[in-house]
Formats: sequence, structure tokens, C-alpha cells
Amino acid sequence: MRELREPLQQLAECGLPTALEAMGERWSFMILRAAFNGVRHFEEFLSEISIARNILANRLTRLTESGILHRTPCPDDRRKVEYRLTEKGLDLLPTMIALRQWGEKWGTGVLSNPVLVDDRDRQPILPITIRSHDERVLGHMDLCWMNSADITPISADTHEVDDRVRKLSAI
Amino acid sequence: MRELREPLQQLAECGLPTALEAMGERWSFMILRAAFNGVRHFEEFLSEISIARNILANRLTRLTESGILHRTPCPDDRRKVEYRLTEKGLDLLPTMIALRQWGEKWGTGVLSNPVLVDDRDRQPILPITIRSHDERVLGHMDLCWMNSADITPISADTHEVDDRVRKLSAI
DNA sequence: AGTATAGGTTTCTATTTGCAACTTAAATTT
DNA sequence: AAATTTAAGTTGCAAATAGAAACCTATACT
Repeated sequence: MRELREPLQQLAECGLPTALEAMGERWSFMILRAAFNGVRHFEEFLSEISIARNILANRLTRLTESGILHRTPCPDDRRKVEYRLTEKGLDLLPTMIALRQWGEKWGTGVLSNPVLVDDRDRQPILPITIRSHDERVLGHMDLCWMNSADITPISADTHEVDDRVRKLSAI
Repeated sequence: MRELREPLQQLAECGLPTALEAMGERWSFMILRAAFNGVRHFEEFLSEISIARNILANRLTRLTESGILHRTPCPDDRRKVEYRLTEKGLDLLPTMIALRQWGEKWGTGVLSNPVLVDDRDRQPILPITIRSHDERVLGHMDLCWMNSADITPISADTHEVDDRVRKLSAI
């Protein structure tokens, strides 16, 4: 991060505290992972994750309140409730995969299997990386902070990448 | 994630629980962020983050034990101790940025400023994304799970991307 | 009508968090 | 050299949170 540190006053104001408010609690990521794997019902979460009943109820409520999950009573069986990821929730997938890849890389020799692949060509996805506007992979030494007012805009149409970025919002 | 869910038995065995053991605690990400911003000393963390003394001591010990931070007594002032990110710790940057970007995108209209830019051309970094082996941006609908034994290997030298991936380990 | 299931809630205990005061060693000031 | 300040903790205690087990309510199945 080359000398320039983020103005320290603003350390309190970035997106991280916001994100952690919803996702910083003990079981949130595990619940999310189950949700990404198609788990939708209370008892199903309960049997997948070794979590206490009351805690699960509490977390599902919180995740629902913060708009990460959507709670709908099932029309066909009115005892059941469906918890589904919202767009906001689905948008946590890169974070979750990044964290997971880190765990796999640095954990106690967990051979990751099964592996996440691109459905189109059945090849494993790349490790999650930080990329420059022209898609170069960046390390932490390549980064610095800048006041957004001081950034020279580059015209969008000269860069194909913008299409991909735009596509992101629609995931 | 197209029908195919991860074999549920193995939900307990992926890298996520490992990762959360170290990073799942309440202040870990905030401490990490401070560390990425060059914060190195106990009292410095204390004044950046609104965390209690004993909790900070506890977290720094844990992060050190799990190899994310490295603790060295300062040679010049022997009262001081330096906490520095290890390679393992530095490797959490993509995760942290992904989480932060999510918080910025979905949080209560936090205009992110300052902004992370590529030091080389001073342009903001892209949103963190999931990518196929040939660098296409993938959404959750494009992903599925596969047994790693069933994957057809593609020869490495036909794909320039492998260089970038290799470079990653050296960040 | 009786039993099972889904999704909680309640109660009680154990653990974790957080504040404030204290400690210890080293550096700085007087 | 003595007194003060600083850095990095530790300790003690109250409050909040997590977790296990039993209980509850509405619906569905037999």
C-alpha cells in the first residue's frame, strides 16, 4: 500500500464497518454458504450447520432484516418458510469465495474437493484477485489511496472492460 | 450455482470454517484494515479502532498465533512491539476489499473517499469479481461444483493467464 | 382424532465483551 | 538520580451474547 495510508480519521467511515454489521457475526458466513448451496429452510440449515436453534432463528432474522435473505412463507406447505438470497446477498459471493480460497490456501492442507468450476467449460475458477481498470492483477504494493476528486476520468468507451463491470450489477 | 449444490456432507470441510476460525471474530477485520493502513503498534491500533484494551491484546495474540500478524519487539525502543502482516495476512487483502466494496455498494450511501487506485496509472481498481480460467467475469449462475478428479486439465502454456496466477503467490 | 413436522420461543447456564483500574518495564524529563 | 510518562499488557467485575434443552403453536399427514 506504498507509504500512502488511508487518512486515519476515515478509517471509521469505510464500507467495512457497514459490511461487518451484517456479516461480522459468528455464523453469518456459514449460513450464507449453505444458502449459496441451495439450502432454504430452517430445519435444513439446522441439519447442515452445527448451530443452536435459537441462534439460527436470530441470525436468519438479522440477515433478513439487513436485506441479505428474503423470507417467504411457502404457499404449498404453510408450516414451511423459505429463506432465499436477495441480490444483495448474492453479491457477497466474491467475498465468500475469496475468504474460502484463503482458508484453503493457508489452512491445514485441506484438499479442496469438490471445486468451483465455470459451468461453460468446466475449468476451475481463478483465485480471486484485485485488478486495475485494465484488468492487470495487482498486489498490495501496487495500490494507493486517492481522493476521488483528484482522479482523472478515462473515457469509458475506449475500454472494453467497462462492459464486464456493468454486467456485474446484474449477477 | 445451477442445480448442482456442493455435496452437503462436505459443507463442513471447505476452507471457510478454517478461515473463520482466525477471521470470524468480532474485531479481526477492523484490526486487519488498520494493519493494511500501516498501523503497527498496540497504542496506535487502540486509538484507530474503538476497541477495548484487553480485547485488542487478545485479538493481536490470536492473529499472531494464527500466523496472520508477526510480533516483534522494537530494537530501537524496547517498550514497543511491532505487529506486521505476514504473507498469509497480506493474502487477505482481496477478501477485505471485496467485503468493503460490498459494504460500500449496499450500505447507507457511503460515498467512498478516498478510493483505492492502481499506483501505476492512478485509476480506481475494479470491483472484485469471480473469473473463469480465461478471465471472463462469472456470476453465480455460471458456477457449478465438480469433483477435481473429473476435471480435464488444459495445458498451461496455451494460456497467458497462468503467469498472472503464478504471480499471485508472490504478492 | 392422534401423531409428526416446521419454525420458532423460553429458560437457564457458560462464555465472551467491554470498561476501568492496575502493573511492569523501558524511556524521557527535571 | 529521581520523578514522570509511555507502551503494552493484565486483572476484576458487570453486561451482553452464545448455546443446550425443553417447550410451544400452527399446519400437515394417517
